[in-house]
Amino acid sequence: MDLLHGLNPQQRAAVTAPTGPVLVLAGPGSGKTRVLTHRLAYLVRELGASPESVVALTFTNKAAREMGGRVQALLRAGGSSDSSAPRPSLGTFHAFAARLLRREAGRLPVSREFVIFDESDQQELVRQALKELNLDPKQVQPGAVHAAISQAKNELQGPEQYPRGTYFAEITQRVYVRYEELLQLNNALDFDDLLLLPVRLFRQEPELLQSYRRRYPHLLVDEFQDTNTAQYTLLRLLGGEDPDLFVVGDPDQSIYRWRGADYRNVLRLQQDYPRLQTFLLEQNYRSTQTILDAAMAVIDRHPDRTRKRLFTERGRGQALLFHEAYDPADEAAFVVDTIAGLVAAGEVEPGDCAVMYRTNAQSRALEEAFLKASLPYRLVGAQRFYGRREIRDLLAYLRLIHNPSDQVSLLRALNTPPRGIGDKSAAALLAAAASAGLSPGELLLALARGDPPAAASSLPPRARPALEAFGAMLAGLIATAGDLPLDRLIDQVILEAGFRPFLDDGTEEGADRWANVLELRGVAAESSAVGLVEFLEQVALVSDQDTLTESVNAPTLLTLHAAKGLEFPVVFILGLDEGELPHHRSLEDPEAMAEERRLFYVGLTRAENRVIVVRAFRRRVGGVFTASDPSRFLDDLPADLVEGDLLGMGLRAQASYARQTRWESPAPRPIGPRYAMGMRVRHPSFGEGVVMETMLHSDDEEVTVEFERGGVKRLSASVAPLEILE
DNA sequence: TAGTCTGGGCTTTTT
DNA sequence: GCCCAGACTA
Repeated sequence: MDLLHGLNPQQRAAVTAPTGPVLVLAGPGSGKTRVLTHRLAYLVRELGASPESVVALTFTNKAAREMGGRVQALLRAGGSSDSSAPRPSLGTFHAFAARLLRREAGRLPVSREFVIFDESDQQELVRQALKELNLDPKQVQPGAVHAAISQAKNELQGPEQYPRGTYFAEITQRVYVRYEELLQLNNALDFDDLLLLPVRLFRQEPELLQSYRRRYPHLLVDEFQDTNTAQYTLLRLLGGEDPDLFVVGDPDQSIYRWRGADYRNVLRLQQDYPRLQTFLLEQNYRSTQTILDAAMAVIDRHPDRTRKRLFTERGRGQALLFHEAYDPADEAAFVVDTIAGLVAAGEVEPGDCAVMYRTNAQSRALEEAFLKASLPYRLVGAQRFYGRREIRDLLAYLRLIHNPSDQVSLLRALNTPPRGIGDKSAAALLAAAASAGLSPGELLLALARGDPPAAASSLPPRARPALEAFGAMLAGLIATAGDLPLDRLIDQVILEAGFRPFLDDGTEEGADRWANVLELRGVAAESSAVGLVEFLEQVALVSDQDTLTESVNAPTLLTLHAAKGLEFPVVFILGLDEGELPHHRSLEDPEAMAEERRLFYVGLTRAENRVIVVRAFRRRVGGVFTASDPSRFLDDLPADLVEGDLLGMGLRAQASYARQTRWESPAPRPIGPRYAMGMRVRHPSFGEGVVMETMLHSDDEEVTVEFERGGVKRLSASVAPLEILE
C-alpha cells in the first residue's frame, strides 16, 4: 500500500519534507495525527530510519495510544515488522522522561524506586513546609505558593535562582528550598521534576547528552503549542544544532498557558532554526464551512498570528443557533429539550451531542436537568477517578508498600480507615523518626520487627500499640507483595486495613466508593502482568480523558479544556456571558483574555454539523443572583451565520448591521483579507492611518484603523472608501 | 480521638 | 450554594 495514498497535497508535502527542523501548523480537524503518524512511517519505510531511533512525544496518554495504534498499522502495512520488531519510543513527555530518569537514576538524588508526586501530594508538601517554617496557611495560600514553585520549575529555575524581592517571593523561595528537601526525603519526584531533571542532567553531563542524541536522532512532537520552557529546552538539547525535528501544532488552540505552556515556542522555533520548513494544513475534514467561518471570525481577532484560511468540501451546512435562557437551570433545560427534540426528529443519536462549558461547576445544573428528564449522560472530568478520596487512600497503601519512605502516603494511610492514630500520635511518630534519622515508615517497620531504635522510647505509651499494629500490617504486606499479582495484593490491603466496612457504609455514596475501589482492582487485574512500580507510574500519569468510555450512547458533558482533540456532530457551548466565558479571572489580563477566545475557538471547532451557543440572563456569582452581560465573543460571530432568539445585545446590534450592509451593498465575498495589520491606508474624511486589526466575516471584511487625526475607527471594507498606501 | 460545626473561598487541570 | 479545612466539643 502506498504510504502517501489518501493524503492531500499539503499533508503530503509535510510528510515527505526533507529531514531537518519542520513545523506543521495544523488547523483543527486538518488531519494532524495523520500527518504525524505518516511522517513517522515515512522515516522508517522510505528513509530507512530504524524504529527505535525515533521518539514521538504527545501530551496525553490517549494521544500516544492513538498514535501507537496507527503507526503500528502503517509499519505493518510496510511489511517490515512483526510484533517482536523494535518499536519507536512513543509516549507522553512525562512518561518518556520518567523512563529516562529511572534508567539514569544513579545520577539523581533519589533512588530508582522513586514515586511520582501529583498535584495534591505536592500541595501537601507545601503545606508541610509552611508549617515547618511557622507560616500560617491562612495568610500564605499553599496553592499560590505551590503554583509559583511549579512555574519556577517549568522555567527551569531552582530554589537558588528564585528571585526574591517581595514578601511572597521571599516566602516562596524558602518554602521551595524545604519543598525540594522534602521531596528527596520522600524519595519522590514531582511532575515538574520529570521534565526539569533530564534537562539538568543533559546540561551537566555532555557525554550523556551525546549518547541520547545518537540513540534518538529523530524527534516528533504533537501539540507543540502546549510545550513549556522545560519541554522546549529538552527538545532543543536532544535535537542539537541540526535536528531532525518534526513538530505539529496549532497556536490557535493553545489553552494551557496557566500550566506554563507557551505557544510562542512556535516562534522561538523559527528563530532557533533558520532552516525551519513550515507547512500549513488548512483543509478541514470535520466541520461545515459555516462552522469554520464562525470559528475563524472569532480567532481572527487575534493580532500577530499566522492566519489560516480553513476550508472544507463538506458544504455550508446549517447556521449556528443562539439561545438566551433565563438562568442556568433554564439553560440546562434548554439543552436537554433540544437534544431530546433532535433525537426525536431522527436527526442525531444522543451520543452525537456534547455539552461544553467553562467551569466544572456548571455541570451541576446540567446533571440535574438530565436526571430530572431521566436521561443518561456521560460526564468527563469533574471529579477525576484517580482524584477520588477512596482511590487515593488505597493507592497510598500501595505506594507505601513500594516505598516505605513515602511520608505523604504514610500520613494518609496511617489513620485511614480510623484506627486510633490521631494527630498527636502521628506528630510523635514524625518527631521520633526525625531524631532516629529514619523515615517514619522505616521507624514503624523497625517497631514491628521488635528492634526499635532508642528514639522510639519518646513515643507516648498510649500510642504505641496502634503504631506497632500498623507497622506489623505494613511489614506483612511488604513481605507478600512480591509473590502476589496486583489485584490479589489489593485484596489483601482491603482486607487487612478494613476498607470495605469503612467505605461501604450502607449509603448510596458508600456503594459508589466501594464500586470505585472495585474498579481500581479491575484495572490492576488487567495490568497484573506489570509490577507494582509500573502500575504506580501508570496510575500517576493518567488523565481524565483516559477514563472516557465511548460505549454509552448518551450526551457528553465536559469542560472546553477537556474537549480539545475531540469531535462531535452536535456541540452546545454554554455560558456565553461576561464573567463566565470569558471567565472573570481573565478580564483584566489581555493574554488571559486571548486564551479565553482560543478556548471558545476550540469549542466551536469540535463540531461537525451543528453548534448551539447558549447564555443565561442571570447567574449566581458567589451565591447571589446577578444579571449577566452577553459575552463579547457573541459579537464576533457573524450575524448571518447565526439563527435564534437574538436577545444578546451584541448580536442584535450586529443583526441590524448585517441587514444594513447586505441591503445597501451586496458586497462580493472577499477571497482573503485585503488588509493586514500595520498597513497604511487613507480615508477621504479621516485622513491617513494604520490598520490595527482586521476581521473577516463571511461576506465582508471589518477593518480597525487608527487614524492620525480622528482616532480609532472600525470600518466595513466593502463600504468604506479606503485607499491602501504603499 | 472522632465526629460536628463554622467560615472562607471559589477557573481551567494534558502529566 | 457548596466544599474543604481547621477549630471545637464530647
